[in-house]
Amino acid sequence: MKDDKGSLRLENQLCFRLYSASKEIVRRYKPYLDPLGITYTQYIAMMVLWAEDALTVKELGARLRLESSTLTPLLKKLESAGYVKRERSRDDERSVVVTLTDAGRDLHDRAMSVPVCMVGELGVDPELGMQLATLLDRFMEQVDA
Amino acid sequence: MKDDKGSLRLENQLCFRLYSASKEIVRRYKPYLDPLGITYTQYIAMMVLWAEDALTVKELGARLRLESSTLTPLLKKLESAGYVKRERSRDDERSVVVTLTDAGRDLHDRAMSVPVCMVGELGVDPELGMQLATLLDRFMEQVDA
DNA sequence: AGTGAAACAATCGTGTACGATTATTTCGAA
DNA sequence: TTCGAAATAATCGTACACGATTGTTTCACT
Repeated sequence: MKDDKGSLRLENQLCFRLYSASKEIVRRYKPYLDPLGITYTQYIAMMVLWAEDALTVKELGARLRLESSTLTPLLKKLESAGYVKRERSRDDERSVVVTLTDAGRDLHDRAMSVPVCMVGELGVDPELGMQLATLLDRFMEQVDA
Repeated sequence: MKDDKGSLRLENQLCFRLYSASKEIVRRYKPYLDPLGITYTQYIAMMVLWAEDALTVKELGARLRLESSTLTPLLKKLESAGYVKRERSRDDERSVVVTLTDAGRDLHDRAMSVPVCMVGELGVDPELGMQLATLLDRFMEQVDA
């Protein structure tokens, strides 16, 4: 196969742009999440639970696009931090249901300011952010199809 | 701080979109990189070297946005795979220069088809990909500023 | 009722990633 | 010139992330 006009160059790679943008933003979250004692991945897991409590690991994984091999240890950390509870489902012993504790619910209030802070932290034109989100949705729709 | 219209929801988070798009694409690379015996991160490192050989770890890190703590083990793997050589710079003993071996240069030809394959693999409208790249460049420019 | 397939979470092995620290080398200012 | 600051890779500790595998539990079909 012939090299299609320098497509083997970093500057021409969409994936690299996504890859480094993602890492950069996650990195910028750290100072705002550290005081809450959670990492970015733990933060998005909590976000799902704040919207919809009592989900199985499977359901959580579907929403976050994460495998159980990633979630299980992460949820154990959130559990020992006191934010969630993990227990086998009564009606299907195969699944494990993750539930917020009181501390987990309280964390929501303390996390309220994070998105606002991040807007300031990144200093990105909100209009640009909106367009990017729209394009990414379309992109993922085509990728998943 | 008050919750700004549900900004604490995954669906409203630009970062999560970037984070999962990035992971998904890297995952899709795997079948095409496995035959070459390299991972995605190793692939982009090689890509930089194919464009510009004999870079220091520092320079490589600047282009890839990776720390030496990530690069050092990764480069050692590429070295033991026979694709690169690592040696202390003559004129500045602090830096380590990374150079392609013959096998490393040969790998370029075998990697030629990867970007083309990925276009088919992802099935994304090229026009959309282009727009996304443009927006991501603008985005990162504002983030870095 | 019984059994093989499917579903699910957990475990294991490998490979990033990052921040903090360390060891070595180089540079610059007194 | 010399000695402290800066630069550079490497190391260390922690936390993802994935694919493959394992062990239970459930389900479907006989």
